Amino acid sequence: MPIHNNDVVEIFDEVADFLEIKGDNPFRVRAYRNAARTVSGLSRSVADLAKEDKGLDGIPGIGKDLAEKIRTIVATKKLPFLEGLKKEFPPGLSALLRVRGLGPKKVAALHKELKIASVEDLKKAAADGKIRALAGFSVKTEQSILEEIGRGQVTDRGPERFKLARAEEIVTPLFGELKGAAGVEEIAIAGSYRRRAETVGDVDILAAAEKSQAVMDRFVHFDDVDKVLAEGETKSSVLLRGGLQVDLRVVEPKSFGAALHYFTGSKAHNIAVRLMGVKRGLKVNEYGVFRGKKTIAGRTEEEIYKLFGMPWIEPELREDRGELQAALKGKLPHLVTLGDIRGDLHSHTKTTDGRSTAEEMAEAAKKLGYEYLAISDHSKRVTMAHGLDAKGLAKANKAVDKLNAKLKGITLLKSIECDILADGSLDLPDAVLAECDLVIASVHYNSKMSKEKQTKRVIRALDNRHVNIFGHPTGRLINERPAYEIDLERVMKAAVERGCVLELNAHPDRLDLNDVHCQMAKKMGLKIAVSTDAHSLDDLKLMRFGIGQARRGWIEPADVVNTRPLPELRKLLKRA
DNA sequence: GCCGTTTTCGGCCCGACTGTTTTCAGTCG
Repeated sequence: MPIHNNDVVEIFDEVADFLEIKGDNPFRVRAYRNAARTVSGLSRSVADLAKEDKGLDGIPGIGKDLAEKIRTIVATKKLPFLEGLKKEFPPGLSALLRVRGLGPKKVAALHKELKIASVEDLKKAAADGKIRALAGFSVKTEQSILEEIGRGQVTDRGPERFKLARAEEIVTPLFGELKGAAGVEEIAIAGSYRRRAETVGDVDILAAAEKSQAVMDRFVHFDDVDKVLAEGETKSSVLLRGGLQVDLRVVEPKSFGAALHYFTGSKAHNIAVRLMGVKRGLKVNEYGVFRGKKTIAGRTEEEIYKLFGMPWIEPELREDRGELQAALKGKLPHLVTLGDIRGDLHSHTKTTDGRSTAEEMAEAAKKLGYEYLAISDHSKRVTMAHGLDAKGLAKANKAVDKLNAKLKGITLLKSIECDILADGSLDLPDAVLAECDLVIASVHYNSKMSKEKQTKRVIRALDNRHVNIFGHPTGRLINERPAYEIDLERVMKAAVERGCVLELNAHPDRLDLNDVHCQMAKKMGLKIAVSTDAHSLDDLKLMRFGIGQARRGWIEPADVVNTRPLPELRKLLKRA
């Protein structure tokens, strides 16, 4: 198995954990964390970069030492430095950092004084009442530790992150409640939620009010609150039932822009902006931008960016992946919006595993303002969904023709989500595929092949002249199933050469292509289709999640095929 | 450990809340 970028990320994060517990130089710790974050945001594989002569040069935050460590990891799959740390400390110790309230200092004390080496040990020691005796601990700490472990969110990888769509569902009622609180002049959800990240660890709400009392009260007494984690005048944190943590921050209206900028992040983006400030003798914090004691910006985000010679930067871009450099040069992308979308190119009906008829789907799509909708049911290999054989597809296509004669204001496209078989051939004969306006080819089975085999399989499918779109290109299900092994860079290149398109599946459980892949596609000149893969009328509204991900990947309207009017789309899909 | 049109050494973003401190360290974001 080749080394993935995520392997390097995990190793660097683990090194950082141990160095923190060890009490090493905090800036050294940060260097490892920064490098981990940088690697996770790279569009190219570090394994490939490490093999190139100067492949790792010039990546910000990765200097001589860490570049060498990456090369070691790529070559040996291990890092001796980390192995050494694991000899000093029990390997399970870093998991203790995931317990809320325990940081490196406390973990070090638990290990030194009580020989605690794992979450199990910690639980036992707390239950036995041994922790209260330690300096800096108390009965209260002991109880809170038991409570945190009891919550069941403490694992080696930390608490599970919430999918964006789920967080949206949970937080919407709370947000509505706070909006109505006395004195609230402005209110917004910030953080990774505003940046439209695929998952969020917690939700940050920011309110502007001269007096914070009323809104704070509503917040900590909200029905759905399970536990108040912290309560202060300007900041409170609660845990909602279901385990989502929400923080509320209240600032004066004159600081709203600065606070919104600060709490939107990302952390890396903020640090970069603050550094720009430091270089100009300015202090940037959540209350404003200051020269000495004088406030020179803060009411709006625009003011702050303007101060540094930049236009306002869309939240989805704020990951310190080149957006500040682009903004300084006036070269920010004009990101695609939901309003640019003219149709949905992937939907299912009752004919296979969808819940509505083609006609119902068409009406729902029309209500969304779409000009077209592809009816793309499964092919026969997907037996669970009663996939269509050649006859079935011919029949479905005929039905679409009939519907089109009747429908006004929207056109249905004859389509199929055709299964890519293990050898890369397609599940249906060319003759019937030729009858379709649009063919999506997707992998549903045999996902455990080697990377080489899987890549060849998919490229062979793209060789078929009838294929237009490669559907949900990595097959991952967020928090449930990892992507299958595939060299997306090669697949993308093959798609460009063959005049195919890759799908960005907008379903919030999928979102593949992800943001990093989108950026990669854009660099290669590959166009994408943002499609919902709707199995119901409501699913058609999931488009916004795909758009969020596309925007995070710097995608502009011209990069997306379904921003085109139908005649242009047809031309674009035609293969040579 | 990274980084540098002031620097190859000496900086490295900044503030709120908690608990146990009696003036602040630890944790968190």
